[in-house]
Amino acid sequence: MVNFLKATKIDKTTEADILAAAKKVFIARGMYGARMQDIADEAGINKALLHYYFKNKEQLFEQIFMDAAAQLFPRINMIFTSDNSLFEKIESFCEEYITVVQENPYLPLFVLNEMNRDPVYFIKKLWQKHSGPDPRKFLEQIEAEVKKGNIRHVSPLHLLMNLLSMTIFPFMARPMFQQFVGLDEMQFRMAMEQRKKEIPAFIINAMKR
Amino acid sequence: MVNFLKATKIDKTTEADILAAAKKVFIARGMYGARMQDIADEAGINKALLHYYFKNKEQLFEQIFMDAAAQLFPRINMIFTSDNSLFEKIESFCEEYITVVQENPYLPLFVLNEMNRDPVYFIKKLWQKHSGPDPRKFLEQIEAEVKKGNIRHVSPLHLLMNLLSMTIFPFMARPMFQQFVGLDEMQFRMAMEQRKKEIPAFIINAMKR
DNA sequence: GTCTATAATTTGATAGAC
DNA sequence: GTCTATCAAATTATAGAC
Repeated sequence: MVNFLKATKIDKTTEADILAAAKKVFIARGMYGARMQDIADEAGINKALLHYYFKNKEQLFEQIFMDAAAQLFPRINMIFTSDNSLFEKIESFCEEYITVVQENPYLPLFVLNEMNRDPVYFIKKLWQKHSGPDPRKFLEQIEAEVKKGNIRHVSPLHLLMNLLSMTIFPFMARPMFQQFVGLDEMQFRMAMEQRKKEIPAFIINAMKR
Repeated sequence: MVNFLKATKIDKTTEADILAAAKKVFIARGMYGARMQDIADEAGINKALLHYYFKNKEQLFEQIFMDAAAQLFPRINMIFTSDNSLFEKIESFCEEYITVVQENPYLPLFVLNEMNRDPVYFIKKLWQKHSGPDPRKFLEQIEAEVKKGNIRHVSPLHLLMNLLSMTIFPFMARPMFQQFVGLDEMQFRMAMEQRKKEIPAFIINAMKR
């Protein structure tokens, strides 16, 4: 019987609380730095109940990591699969990606960090969940533009690296950039907002012939 | 009396062994993930002796972190302080930085990761050791080039971010890029080698008017 | 489902012999 | 300076009552 009169929270709500708490703690401190006690505290429950919902730390972590990765990778895949023109892809990617990461600024560092810990394992897990991105279309598209004479010769691989680097890296290196140039939180946020237009403009200029 | 006949290694050698082992383990697993036992094993000694040389884990870590940071930050500062032309700076920075990171590919992720754990603490420690980089000269130099009409208008901050991003990020995201495009270790290494020229060319094209 | 209490394990650190 | 043995604290995980 469903206990709809119960005062305390029930399963799905508690589970959601735990996942939200775990996300916060894992992303802030990583797999090793995170403490089950901290996650329980953050979720407003105790450790025993935490283990009731998730058998062990590793299992909980994997779910958080996969969710985090799922917020980042499909948007990269978008570059590869969409039917837009090259310039449109670059523009919409910067716009969308920076918007997402502004709201989750620690996601990229978290994901890349854990990926590097055990690349083989995580990539296997990731690619079996979301079908692996296939960059062939994107690479061919660049070659075609070069052939048509619309852009100067650029290496597709390096263009891809440049695009992703300029979009993602500043969030991972925020403390460094803030210190270098003396930006407060608000100024940094504004700079990232500018980059939605700045990066595409930069790339387009670099590709002009 | 110096025991130069002793078969076993003596102090300075052991200390060096420990530091090398600690560097390896800390960079691979971070402050929290690293185990003193692993460091001892890697150095070929036991935990007790490890604590004889370094009072505690934190002190050992700090030394490793500072050494790692010292390999990366002064080379960035080079951009700011040198008297070369803007183009020369960009070219020599890419050349030198990629060379260093090719030999220590996990350093950037390690340093940025630990920096994000406690930005205030680490930045204070860092800046009191090596005098803080001062980007004013570099920023002014860009403004001057714009004014002289040598390059199109570019935001100095964004140019700096673009340069550092394109140079450093691919090493941090190596598993991702390798998977995306299907590169083995050797092919990735070659791609990074190409970037020594590719990045400056890309930037210079983007700045042409 | 949720709690208290506690077991089991890991791990940083120390004591003391050689 | 290096080791064996051990402690003390932290942390994951479980037992069992409600």
